[in-house]
Amino acid sequence: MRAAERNEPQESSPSTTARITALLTAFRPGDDALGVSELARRTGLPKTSTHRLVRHMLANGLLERDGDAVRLGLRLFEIGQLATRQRGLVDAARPHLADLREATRNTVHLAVLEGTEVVYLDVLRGPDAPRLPSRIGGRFPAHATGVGKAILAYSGADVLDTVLAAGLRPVSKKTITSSAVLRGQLARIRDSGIAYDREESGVGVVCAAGPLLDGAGRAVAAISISGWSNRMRTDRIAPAVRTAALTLSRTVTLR
Amino acid sequence: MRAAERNEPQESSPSTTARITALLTAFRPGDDALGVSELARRTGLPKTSTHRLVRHMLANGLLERDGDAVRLGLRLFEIGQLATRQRGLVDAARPHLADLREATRNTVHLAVLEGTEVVYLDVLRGPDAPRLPSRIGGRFPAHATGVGKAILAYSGADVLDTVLAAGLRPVSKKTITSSAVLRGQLARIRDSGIAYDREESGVGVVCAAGPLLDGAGRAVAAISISGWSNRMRTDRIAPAVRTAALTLSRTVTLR
DNA sequence: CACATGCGTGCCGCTGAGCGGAACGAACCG
DNA sequence: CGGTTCGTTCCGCTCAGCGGCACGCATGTG
Repeated sequence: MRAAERNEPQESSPSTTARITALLTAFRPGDDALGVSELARRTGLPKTSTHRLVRHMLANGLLERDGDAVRLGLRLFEIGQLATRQRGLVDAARPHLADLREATRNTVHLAVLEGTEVVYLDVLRGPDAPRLPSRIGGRFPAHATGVGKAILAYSGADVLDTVLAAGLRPVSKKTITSSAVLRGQLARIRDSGIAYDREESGVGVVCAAGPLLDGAGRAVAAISISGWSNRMRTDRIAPAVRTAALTLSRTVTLR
Repeated sequence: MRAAERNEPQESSPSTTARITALLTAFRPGDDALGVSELARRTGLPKTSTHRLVRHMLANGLLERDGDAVRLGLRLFEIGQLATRQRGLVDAARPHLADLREATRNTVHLAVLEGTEVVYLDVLRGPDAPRLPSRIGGRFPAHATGVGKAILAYSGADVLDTVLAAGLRPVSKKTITSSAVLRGQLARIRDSGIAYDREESGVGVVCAAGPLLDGAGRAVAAISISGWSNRMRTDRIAPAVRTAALTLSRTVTLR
């Protein structure tokens, strides 16, 4: 067969690298340890190939044995820490986030955008805050979160197009599902420098977020404070969020 | 040209998995982004092969572009978080560690043993504590830390033999370098349930640590509090550490 | 300014590491 | 005790990985 055009949608890569990545990504938050057959099922790989790859990954510390099953290796945790450390973001933001939590007694977030979702780099939980589903290293649809909207407001049009093309999936009853409404909010965020989330990511939870901008004025990350809608006044804490975001923008860019 | 600086792992593994692992572990804490040639130099792989692998890893999100160079991908951070989450340790320990920091205003650690070193799973820095070199996801020789000695005291003889065979490398002027002294201390730790570090990991820094034990009485991790030697009385905080360690031991095992 | 050096990258023939269907022993279940 | 599913091994085929070679392009140096 003649391979006509080589448009690689990264979906069907028969390369060993893709297989290893598939195996690593097969682990989900709820899992403890997985067996070879289960991994083969999730990745779609033949069981024999899965078995061989698993053995290699065990030998290299990417996976660890747990009886007959395997789990993600500690080495991956070490590598993962270096991944964000290279951004310098987490270290720079930590003290500011700690101050924000201290002052508000609510939960603060640091997140970046990847594709159509935000990934939480840091989560500092506050004593008065609701038990949020956000998790360090976890994901959430960008359009349904304060940090996500803050980043989208200061990103290129192509980024927003990607998000809209993927569809505004609702995660709460008040999640924005209209692209027109979202565009309107993003414009207002650009005016005020603050993004609000009013029960769009979870019932009874509100949030104020601010973007961390680079020298060109594009968002590289965002921070936020989340709390109960009946206990936290978002307009009261907005100045603190905005101040911290501005300070961090300066710190991070001239690193 | 000397091959001394080379990474230590298995020398004769020409497998693709080993190469990918080598590339991932080529990144060190200080680095920002690395070029293909630098990666080839560190891993010992031919530059062409490095280039091809890097391209594959970029396509799969294991690496990310930064100009001409590459850095560890965000996906690795997500995977790394799942790696420790599967242990459940971090989540279970968090509140207890936070309490310990609150009570002592010093820095608390959660660490596990891997090989001859401890890996820090969590670090909560206290306002009164010295600026320690410990880092989440970072490593330190087990024999030179409180957490390390706490774990070694409740580990099998083979584990200790491995550590001794690797040599008791000094990291401070007071680091234990005699296997006899270390054995003696481990015996005393087993009696008291508490491990002390008296400036063995750093000048002016002391620490009290306690092991987290499984049902069989073997250490799976350890926690510690570190502070200035002239400001913190280790025997005063030892009971708190021991209590938290015992509570956590119970929580973690019957998860 | 010519030269040297090091970078990222593309080309291409060769080969052995990866591949996966088939099969096996050991649980586990109804 | 037949059926299912598990982890694991065997083995011949083949194509993905391999890496020497070379190019274009910045830098730096004599």
